[in-house]
Amino acid sequence: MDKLLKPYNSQDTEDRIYASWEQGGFFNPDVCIQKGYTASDADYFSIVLPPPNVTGTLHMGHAAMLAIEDIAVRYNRMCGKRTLWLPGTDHAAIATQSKVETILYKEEGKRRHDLGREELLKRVEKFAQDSHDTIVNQVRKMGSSIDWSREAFTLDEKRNLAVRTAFKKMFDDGLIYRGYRIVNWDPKGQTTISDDEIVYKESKTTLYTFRYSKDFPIAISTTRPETKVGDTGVAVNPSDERYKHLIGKEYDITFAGVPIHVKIVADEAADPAFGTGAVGVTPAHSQIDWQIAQRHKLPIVPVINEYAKMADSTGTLAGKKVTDARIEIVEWLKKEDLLEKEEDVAHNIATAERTGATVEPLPKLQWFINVNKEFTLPYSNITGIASGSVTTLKELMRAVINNGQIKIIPDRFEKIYFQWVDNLRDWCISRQIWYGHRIPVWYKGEEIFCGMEAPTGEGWVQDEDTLDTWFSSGLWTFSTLGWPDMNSADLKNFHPTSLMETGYDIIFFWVARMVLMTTYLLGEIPFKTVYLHGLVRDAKGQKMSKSLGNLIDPLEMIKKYGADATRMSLIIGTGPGNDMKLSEDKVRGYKNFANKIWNATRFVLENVKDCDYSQKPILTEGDEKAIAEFEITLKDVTADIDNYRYYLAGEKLYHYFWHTFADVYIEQSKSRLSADKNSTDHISVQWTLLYILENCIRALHPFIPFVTEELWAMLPTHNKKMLIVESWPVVR
RNA sequence: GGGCGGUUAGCUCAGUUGGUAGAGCGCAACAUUGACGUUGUUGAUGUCAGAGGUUCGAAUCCUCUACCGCCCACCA
Repeated sequence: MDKLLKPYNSQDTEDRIYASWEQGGFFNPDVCIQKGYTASDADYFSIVLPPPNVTGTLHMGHAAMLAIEDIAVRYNRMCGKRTLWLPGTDHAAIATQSKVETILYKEEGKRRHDLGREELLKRVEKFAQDSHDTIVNQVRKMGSSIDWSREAFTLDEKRNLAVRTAFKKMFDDGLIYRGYRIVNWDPKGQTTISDDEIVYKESKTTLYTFRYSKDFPIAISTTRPETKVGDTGVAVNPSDERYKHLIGKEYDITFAGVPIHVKIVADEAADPAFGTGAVGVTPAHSQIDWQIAQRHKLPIVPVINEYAKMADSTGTLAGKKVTDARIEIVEWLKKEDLLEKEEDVAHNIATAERTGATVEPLPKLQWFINVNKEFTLPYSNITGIASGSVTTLKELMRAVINNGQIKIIPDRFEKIYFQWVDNLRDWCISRQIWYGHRIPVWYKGEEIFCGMEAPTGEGWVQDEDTLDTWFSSGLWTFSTLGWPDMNSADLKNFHPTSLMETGYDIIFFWVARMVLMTTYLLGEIPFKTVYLHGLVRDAKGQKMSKSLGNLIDPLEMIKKYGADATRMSLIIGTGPGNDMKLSEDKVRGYKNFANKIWNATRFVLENVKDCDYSQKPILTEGDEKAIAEFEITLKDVTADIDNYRYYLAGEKLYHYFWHTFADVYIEQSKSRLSADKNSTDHISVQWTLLYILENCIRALHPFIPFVTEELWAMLPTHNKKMLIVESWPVVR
């Protein structure tokens, strides 16, 4: 009790409280049942933590995620549910490997091939382990009531079993296939990437209009003249009168010293209104051109290689950087008087999300997931898709949102989700990096084998590639619960998960992929509700970044102001789907709030020493009214939490406690407390003070768990059960 | 090009089914040996982006416009 005399000190409190929660086993739903805190037949509430990448440390966005999820978890635990929050981390394949490669090059001047697969993997694993340890510590510091006994990693053995099982099933169903086609190639990362891993950057460039040769009848336009040495066709619209007579004609040309053969074809893809209405077709360097080439059986001539240099087939240009080749070709065009027009245009350049390199479209043999292929779904718990019916992955992804089984908050993101699904092409899942789940496919000559283990017999070689990291994270909500063991107790008890709380920036990367994998593999939804939070920005609304120097480190805030204050500052003032602004002042403000609760409690405890709380006395009319007013707030707050309006719930509690309970009720209680001790008024005010305080502390607990837990132990109103497993206050 | 969101007090934002505007911070004045100065009390400030419409009544619903931000596609 002596410590109440000083201001609240979060540093002396938080670690100690967290340790006693952990020792009590309260984070583990099984222990809660064993110890009688939760009824074994109670309803369940489960969240699987979006696994942070093991690429370093947590930032404020993670802190916000942890705060929101912990509120949901603590609230539901207090409501008596069997509550599971399952932690884990993500190996984040490309992100982690490229980070380690950068360090390797900086510190030792070495590249991945200097070390070899095994040695590089050792380095990456060491780095990942260190990051993991840092992250786990940070998650604890935030006060997350998360079940560490169930911790998972997207690249551990159990998840690897899940990945191989999923891959094999999709392979056997013909949904995973190997195909030679144009993929997004990252020349810096030396790997393919998916469409979603591309970031478009706007820049100015020149659009050149020219002819291949003096004799060629049509002028074409391009922003990439160097790729034109790989042209094998010119496409015109079949309805275009200007060029009708030329369709089918073929030309042999020496273009910038490189012999090319070009056929004029009719294709709807050519827009008569754009440029000259004719498209130079470079099958090896453009998705659309590739498709045109397929339709007209045009040959494919490589132009650019894996190192973003001109390919061997480009004659005198071979081995040159694309930018140099471009200059050379433009000069040649000018010299030959073939260039008809140069104009500045705004253009989007495709860059790789992780490495920043300019992405080159290249034809490659890769593994894909077919999102449009029909298959039979043996079991389905999806409304509108019967067990045993024929469907597609795209259809499944649409169905569960359409039929309302999954609710996205805020709902405007449902539209964005559908837009993505509609535009979705086959998902390229193979990556030419070493850190990740190895593709479970083996080759022997022409033979291909896909299985859980290597095939028996001599001469089988496993595919060198690994899987896109989102393949394994797509399985996260059920691979962490024991799948593919269908008898797993966790899977039965906690799936589908209740809530998926994550950033809106990964709705496509992750949320959609989880839906794809879960509906396909389990015939189930992965989660009932998706709550999307926004980005944490600085006080001016700028993105936080190292280069801007406006990063706010969660650990530093926790150290200075406490985890409680940090959590409150990340909750209040921001609804779902909106970016949140954060400043140190805001965090400081909520530190004051923790202290306010602390001091209000001190005042109450000092003045109710002789109160018999177990016996509710007859209350004055005013006190009954005060309690009723509190209960209105409580009801409101409960409804807000039930409807995922955590920001409103937190603000209402804050406001009620400070400006109603402390400023009004406690203030007016002062004169009453100094009156006759045995008067009914005195007894009434004492009891009411304790009653409202106790229930405020309960209600505040999910938001500011540490200070409330600390104060709870000092209240004379209860037996010695910890607040974390106490019940949420109910309106009488 | 397609779509989404925003525009409310100096700043950050609430405003959950339409009933003539709220909170925090900031600002100003006052109070204070009193649970807390990490405090309290009082106060000022808004043609709710603009225009039109529906309605007895609109910040709230509809249409259009402007500006800001974001997402998707990517046209050679």
